[in-house]
Amino acid sequence: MPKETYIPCLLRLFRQYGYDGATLSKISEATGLGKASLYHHFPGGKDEMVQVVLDYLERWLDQNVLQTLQRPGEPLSRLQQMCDRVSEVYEGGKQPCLSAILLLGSAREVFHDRVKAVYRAWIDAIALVLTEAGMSENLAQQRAEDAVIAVQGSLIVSQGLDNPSPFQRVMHHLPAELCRAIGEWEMGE
Amino acid sequence: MPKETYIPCLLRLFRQYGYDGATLSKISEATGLGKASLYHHFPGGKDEMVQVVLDYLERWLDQNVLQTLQRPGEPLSRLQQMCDRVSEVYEGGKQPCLSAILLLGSAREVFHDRVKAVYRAWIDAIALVLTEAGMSENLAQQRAEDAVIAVQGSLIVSQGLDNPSPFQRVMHHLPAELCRAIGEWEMGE
DNA sequence: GACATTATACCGAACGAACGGTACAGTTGG
DNA sequence: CCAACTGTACCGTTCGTTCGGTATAATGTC
Repeated sequence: MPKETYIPCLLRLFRQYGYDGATLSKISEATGLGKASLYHHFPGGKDEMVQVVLDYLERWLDQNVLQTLQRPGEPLSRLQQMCDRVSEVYEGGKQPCLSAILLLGSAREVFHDRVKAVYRAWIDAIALVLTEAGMSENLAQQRAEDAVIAVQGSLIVSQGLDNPSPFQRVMHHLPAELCRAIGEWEMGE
Repeated sequence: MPKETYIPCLLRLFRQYGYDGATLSKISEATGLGKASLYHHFPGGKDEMVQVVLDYLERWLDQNVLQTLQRPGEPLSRLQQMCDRVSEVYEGGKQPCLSAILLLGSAREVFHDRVKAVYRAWIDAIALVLTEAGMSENLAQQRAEDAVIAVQGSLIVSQGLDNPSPFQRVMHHLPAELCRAIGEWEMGE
């Protein structure tokens, strides 16, 4: 079996237990592979397993979010589609974000650059949609940042309250909120 | 020396390395205490160290946020004060949130109830200010949730982008955003 | 077709290191 | 003297990792 087979399983483990908590014993048990076999597929060890999962998630982001945002159509509808995809990947707010987990764990430094690139790409893609819709460069960048902030924050709060409704509510209102009339606190600062 | 002495040091370690990453060796080195001394002050081991830090943070939240919010004065100004205090504790966005770290690490279950209580108390305190200002119960609850979401999310994004400005920007606009005219998407959903 | 070779997938057992935690004999300060 | 505290040495466990080796299937060679 190719190593891609085990990506969903690995993603689940890292999301549930974090980088340190997802021990090779747990990974071995969950995949059904002996530890030695894991090192056959992932010679780089645990770090490589995370990297492969990040490869997968980057591909997912590109195909399901970035490309969706760049397709023709109403800005509001494109943002709506993005939210739908995002809701799927986080299972309606029940699953935490792997990027955040890696940022707040002990492996911060190892994966920080990749996580940073993911956030940047996501924010820039949203901002592009908003500028195309006529929004000023600065405001678009801020609102795009706010969108990712809202996604990440609502995931945290949903985890904290043990209730996915904050995430779902945020995702429901996000597209309209992003497109709301320009100029409200445009001059702010 | 009383064990409270070591709380700032412990907080720093847990924020930097997470629960698993903050090993007893690191804690011993950072505090200057041998393992035996650590277990004299914290017989419950690492878990108790976290609990004591959480005690401290709960006390801090109560004295610096909840009480501030309940004091008399303009709602906007009270929210402004809250943001000032919150900015301090997160060092302007350079420090992550311990609650989020505990939520996303392997010790999730152990501390989940306490973290949940903290988020609940914080949200409810903000909501109370907003209802006092004449906002409807439902909208106040949602906006209060949004406030905590914005704080947590902007901390994550600031960590991710390795740049505290998203957090600072969010904190700067938060009070006004919370108080903005009632009824905009009141009927939504 | 028969045989040797190679590549792929997998595993049991063990490795050294580090983990969280403990036992105990000091040592210090009131 | 007594209690609070600490240094040293140690415990058992688990960590991530590696070694040596075994099946199975594919590939090349005559």
